[in-house]
Amino acid sequence: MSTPSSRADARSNRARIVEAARDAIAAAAPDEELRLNAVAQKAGVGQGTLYRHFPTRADLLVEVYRHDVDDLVALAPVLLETEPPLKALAHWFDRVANYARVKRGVFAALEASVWKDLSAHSLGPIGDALTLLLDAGRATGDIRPDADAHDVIVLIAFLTRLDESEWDERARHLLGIVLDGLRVRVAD
Amino acid sequence: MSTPSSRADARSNRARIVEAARDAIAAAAPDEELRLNAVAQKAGVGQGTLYRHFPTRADLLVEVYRHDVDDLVALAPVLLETEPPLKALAHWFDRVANYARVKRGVFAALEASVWKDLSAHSLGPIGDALTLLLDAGRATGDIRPDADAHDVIVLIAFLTRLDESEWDERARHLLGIVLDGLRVRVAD
DNA sequence: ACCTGAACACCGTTCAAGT
DNA sequence: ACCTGAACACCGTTCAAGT
Repeated sequence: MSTPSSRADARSNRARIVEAARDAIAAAAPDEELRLNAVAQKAGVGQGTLYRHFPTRADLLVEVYRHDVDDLVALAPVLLETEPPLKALAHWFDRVANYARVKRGVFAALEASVWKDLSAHSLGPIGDALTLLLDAGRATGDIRPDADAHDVIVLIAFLTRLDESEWDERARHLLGIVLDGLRVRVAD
Repeated sequence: MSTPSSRADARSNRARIVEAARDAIAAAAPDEELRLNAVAQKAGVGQGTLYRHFPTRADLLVEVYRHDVDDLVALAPVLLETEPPLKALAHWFDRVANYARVKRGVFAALEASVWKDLSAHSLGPIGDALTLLLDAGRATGDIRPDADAHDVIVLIAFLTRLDESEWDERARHLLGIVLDGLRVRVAD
């Protein structure tokens, strides 16, 4: 996916924009919107240059968190090698929660890219990772067959909204409830 | 809560603002933001007048949907009179979903007012209705004891985000998963 | 090819002047 | 007391002119 851009300055600009955006997100208040003009200024480029490289806000956010998302995606198969599917899913949820806590923007970007992908009838790499986990759980009969990756993404999107102050007491607890909802119910 | 405003024109202005906002929301695209200046213009009042009556955007939205929210709140005890708690909760979810589908703004306002209330360590009337339903379910041993109204509000907030096109296939299905997560698990 | 930054459009919010 | 609407502030977005 490396865009071998024809000019060195273009590549350097692109890198500086991403860096400036990362800094701006880290410095900003929890749910403060990323101000694109400020990013351009910090990066030392014109606004038009930012738009040339990242036509939409989501494009920029996705790039900023590309590595984090990649890590998350790569984790799914690794977990499945050493744990039963249900436990793997639980651990994956934990990891998602961690990312989302440290930098709220990760999940915002994840949501943005997923929504974009939804129109294209694909769930993106995160959807693939989830499908892997859900399929494994279905195979062992632990996870209900009528829940897909799309469902789970929508259900755990609340992580974006949780307030910093209530994170510790609520994030894992709520993910636990969702996990229980995804499990196959034994007859009652 | 009736503010017996000292001037007739003030009351009439307030009413016209609410009416204009309702119309604007009904006419606007699904997730289009409500433009306050446009509301003021439609209502035939100055922008300052709108701000005098509704200092924040949430204040206005809450007022627009006051009756809908009241209905939702009043429904909870009625359901509990004729149905077992778990079924009552399921039906209440259905009703919430209906409101949210027809006018997406209902739920946005509900969320806004709840977030406001959260700071004040209260969950508002919606939280009270939910507490009623959850308590009843706990008493019969159907609903897990470690889930409160706050949890449920956060969990079903996804209704705000669902796209019109996927509503029918997804809203009830996802609410069902949440409901299962809220049930007490029989030993497995 | 790519970049710059002035300029435009759009909204939210305030406040001095009116009634 | 309450209202008006011009004015300000702020951002996103475009595009003619530069290199």
